[in-house]
Amino acid sequence: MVSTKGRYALRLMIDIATYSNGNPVSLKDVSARQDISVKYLEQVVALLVKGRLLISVRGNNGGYMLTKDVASYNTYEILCAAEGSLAPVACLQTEVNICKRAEGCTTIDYWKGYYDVIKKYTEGVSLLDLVEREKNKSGNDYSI
Amino acid sequence: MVSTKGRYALRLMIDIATYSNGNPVSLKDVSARQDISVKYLEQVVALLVKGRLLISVRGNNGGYMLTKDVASYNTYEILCAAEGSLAPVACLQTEVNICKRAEGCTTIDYWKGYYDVIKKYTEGVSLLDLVEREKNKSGNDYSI
DNA sequence: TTTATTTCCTAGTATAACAGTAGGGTTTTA
DNA sequence: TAAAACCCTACTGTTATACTAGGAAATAAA
Repeated sequence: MVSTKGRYALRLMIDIATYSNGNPVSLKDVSARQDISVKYLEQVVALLVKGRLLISVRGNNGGYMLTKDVASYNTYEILCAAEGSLAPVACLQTEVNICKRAEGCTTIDYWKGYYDVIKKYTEGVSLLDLVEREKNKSGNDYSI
Repeated sequence: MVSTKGRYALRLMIDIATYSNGNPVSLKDVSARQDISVKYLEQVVALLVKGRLLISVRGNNGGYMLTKDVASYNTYEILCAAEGSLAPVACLQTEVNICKRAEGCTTIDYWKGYYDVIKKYTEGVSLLDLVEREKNKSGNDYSI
């Protein structure tokens, strides 16, 4: 299961992409819209800054901004930054497989395939795709 | 991440399918081959029996047997029986979405797509596929 | 009929991850 | 200089994970 870190990271990125118009978006505002505590958002956003997906602007009227075009983010990199990895088994988390049973393991190829479809799907969805869905929702007023 | 329950369930099913020739396969034997304690295998196998993927034969020379043809098992049902669900988010674990944010949730479709690719992949791999891979491994001697 | 083997059932336990809360510090702008 | 916002570390309650343990019940072979 994807934890709250990953799920909130996605919502955070969508929110910032939606409400930033060249200006930093504060966690206070995100918190109010997304109904997630500022304190917890701070922890999630730190992972995204560390992964260079966001940059922070400190001080009054500060907040967070995207580091590149909305369309060039994919959900794989966002989830990976927040979750650490999307690998279904521990053996595939690191580049080199350190499992004792690795040689002769019959299921490793199965898990690689499992990982591949997840990776392909998540890489195939951009942040722009999600923002578009957000904007297409009825009842939203982004002119505020 | 898929837990040991799911991973061991797969190896257990492969082992039984490989070494049963119409006879029940005991957990003692599986344990020796797979290097998993009998006690823990008991817990994993109970989930598979409950899910009607295996039947048990009690008493001396007892063990476990497949309930249908090897080719008609897919890895989705095996993992589901062991893990409970393969849903990436809690909202999708139950038929009816009980999440407060469900209506107006922008990411739910994204997670449904995520779930779909996992489901499609796992349903597409049969137990027979995995058994074949096992048998194609060099160094194995199944005549013992 | 006894004994060994095997499944069945319940309980317990140590560790780690999850999902936050809390407090105070630093930076920047108005 | 005060307020707003990010930054950093620590703490905590709850849950899940990954087992271990003990014994009861069933069955087949000796």
